[in-house]
Amino acid sequence: MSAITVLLADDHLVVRSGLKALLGTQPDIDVVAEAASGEEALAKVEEHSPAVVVMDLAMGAGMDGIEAIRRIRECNRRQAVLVFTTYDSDADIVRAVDAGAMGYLLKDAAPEEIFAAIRGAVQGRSVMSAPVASRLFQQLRNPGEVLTPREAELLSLLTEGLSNRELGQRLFISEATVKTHLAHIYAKLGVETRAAAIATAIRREGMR
Amino acid sequence: MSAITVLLADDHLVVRSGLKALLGTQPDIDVVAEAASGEEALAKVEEHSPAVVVMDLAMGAGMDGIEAIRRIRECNRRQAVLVFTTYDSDADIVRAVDAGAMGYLLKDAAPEEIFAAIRGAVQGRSVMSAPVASRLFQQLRNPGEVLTPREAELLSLLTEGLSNRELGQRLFISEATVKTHLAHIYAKLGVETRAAAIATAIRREGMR
DNA sequence: TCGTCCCTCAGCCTTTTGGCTGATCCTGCT
DNA sequence: AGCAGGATCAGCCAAAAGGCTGAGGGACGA
Repeated sequence: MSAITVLLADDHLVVRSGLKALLGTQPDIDVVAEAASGEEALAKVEEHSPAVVVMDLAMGAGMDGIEAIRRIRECNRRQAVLVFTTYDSDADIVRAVDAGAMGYLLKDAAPEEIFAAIRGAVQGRSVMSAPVASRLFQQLRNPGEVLTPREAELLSLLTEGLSNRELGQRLFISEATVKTHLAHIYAKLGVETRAAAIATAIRREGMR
Repeated sequence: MSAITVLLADDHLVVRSGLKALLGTQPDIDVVAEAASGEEALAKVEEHSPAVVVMDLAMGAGMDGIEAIRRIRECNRRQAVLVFTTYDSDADIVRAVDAGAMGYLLKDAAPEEIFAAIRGAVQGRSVMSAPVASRLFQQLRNPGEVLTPREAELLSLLTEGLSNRELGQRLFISEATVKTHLAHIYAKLGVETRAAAIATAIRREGMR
């Protein structure tokens, strides 16, 4: 049987180099190309048509990983895309899966986990790191914890550092209403203070 | 002349592996040990006494990179510590330099830059990535608005959503002292509330 | 040695925030 | 029509945060 061809897409040379070294130990896995940006990844996919694309989500300037996944999936269904990134942010996971990612690995994953994910991907199996899987299940179990549009609006302004009074003025509602919304937001985010809510929001939604 | 001995400290196996592969191409640089945590780094420094320690700041659980740098510098002045991390946050830079780091590299640095930093470090020269250097210079131009190391530490924890009490417990200081630091931080950042401080910090520093 | 800066802490007071309960209005769905 | 859920508001209370003043100890350089 022939080796599994792999494209590495990560803007950090060190990470690509490390992955290549790790994957090089496996006779059935072949790194055939590398890319340092989303654009480059698309071009390399065209050129080499690898079986698996291992992709970082955060790729410096230009197209981000999610968009790259979407484009790859759009024009060619043969590639299985594995996300390989540092953070297990809820929003990223959902967006990546939605864009068509076959698996989601964290950068501190064990080598065996990475190998298994690549082999699984070509067979159509979906593999993800334990923390990622648990977050996904948690989201599926609690569909009720989605912010309403108004709450999301509030949260967005909250991340700008506004006080309750300012929030009320900005949204033309009373401070009491602001507090009600905030209480709901805190409950849904699983936090108790506005500081934690801001931290959570910015980190997990990429709000900025 | 004998090769420069290097210890790699990073919680991501992939990154260690990549660095090792890169540094392996240089005959005058020898990776003699690796560590996946701050604690392990300290032990390996004792054991191998490397000339240079290349250290990530974010190391999952346990001791963080800054603390590890401080400990290494405390008990042994022979090691030059190079920070090798993903983000160029002002607070981290200040804290790392304060803790005794010889250089500050970003993970997307070119290989030559990394080699040069390691070679410079053993000669007592300080090397840092261009974005890092520019941030430092900017800070030097505005001396009044630079956070002290302690303030930067507090701000960093603040962005995790901790309360004053939690901040005090985490830093082993009283709540009163926390409030004093916060007041100074607010003044320097030009904000009036902790919410705004968090928002400013995360947006301006790329903290996460 | 003196001044300066950083880190530490205290007390007092006001404002803000958060928890709780309960209520009205509207919209969309059954 | 009835029901659910979202958005709006009030009042009350406790906890947290913020503004202010003052103060001691340690490090470091002039």
